[in-house]
Amino acid sequence: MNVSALEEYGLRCAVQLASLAEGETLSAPEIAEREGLSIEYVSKFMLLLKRASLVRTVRGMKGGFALTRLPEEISLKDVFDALSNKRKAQDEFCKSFAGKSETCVRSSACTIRPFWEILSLYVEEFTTKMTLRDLIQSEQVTLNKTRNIAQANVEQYRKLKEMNA
Amino acid sequence: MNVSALEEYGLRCAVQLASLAEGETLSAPEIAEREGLSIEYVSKFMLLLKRASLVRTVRGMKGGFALTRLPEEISLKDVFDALSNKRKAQDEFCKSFAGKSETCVRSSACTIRPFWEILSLYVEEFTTKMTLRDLIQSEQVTLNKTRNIAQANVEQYRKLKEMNA
DNA sequence: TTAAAACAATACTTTTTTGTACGGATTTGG
DNA sequence: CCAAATCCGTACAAAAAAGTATTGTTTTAA
Repeated sequence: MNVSALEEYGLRCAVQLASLAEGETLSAPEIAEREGLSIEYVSKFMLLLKRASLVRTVRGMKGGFALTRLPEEISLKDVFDALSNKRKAQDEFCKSFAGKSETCVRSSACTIRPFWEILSLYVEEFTTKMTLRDLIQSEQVTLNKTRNIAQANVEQYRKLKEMNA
Repeated sequence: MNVSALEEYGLRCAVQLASLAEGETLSAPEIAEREGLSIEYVSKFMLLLKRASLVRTVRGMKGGFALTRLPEEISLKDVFDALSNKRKAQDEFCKSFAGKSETCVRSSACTIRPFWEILSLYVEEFTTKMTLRDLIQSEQVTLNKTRNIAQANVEQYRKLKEMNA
């Protein structure tokens, strides 16, 4: 379970834009400099973000990039969706199957689908709630907040487990 | 954010073993048949699971595989850890960096690290609590349980968000 | 003893992902 | 107008992941 390079670096670039003032833009060379990535690579991410309408561009000599919405209006899920090559729909899950069988052998009693569904929900809920604004707070603030959420969830989980046991 | 093929198919194979009776084994050809994968591919997963001591093997003509522990004693995290090629330690996060810079330019103020940490915690908590036993319950039972957990977490999250707001 | 069935392990091929290169289009400013 | 700086887009190269092939070892059973 991991995050692709596209998702990681694309998010970083989006975060760079999040702290811009109204009307300001940031060019690809500047972003590349700040994140220590190549200009070409940064351009690639920005193109994807633009195509998803998360970013607007200004062409020409003094051009650059800016978010189309306020940082608090762009969720991390928005960013990830823009960057991930192909989004597998929930329903499509058992169709993208690398095995021999023409029809997914697990369609009748797929043992791991419920697990997938909940884990996806878990991640999705989290990435939907977190916004670019959250990520430009001071690291300590963000960390505290996120830790609290985690802790609460863990405790909630334990209670539920006991109830079910 | 997705699960690797190794993790997915490896988990499926592990789940197949989870419903075996004491002393029984399941051969690679049998598992391959049930999951619709090639025998060679299944063998690859089983080797990894064996090396992580999650699975024991019986060689020879009537050979096969079995779990070394009870299904409720093997978490999904155990399985994933066994299968993922290289586990990035939490501390190592900012070292595995594909950019130009010799030193990770974000080490001083890494905007996305807190997010990574919490998301990892989220996922880890979940995979640690879920066991192979959970996955061999009826789909409906598992689904209900996991949905409850998700719902509880979501609500908890919202409350916290309001408190912080 | 020998053949068959199965695990063990590594090497190899194919596909996907990652990252770079380059030529074209657009704007600024001299 | 022309040069420089920038976005735009695709094509290409390198690396990693996915999946297959092959050869060897172990055990069963005729």
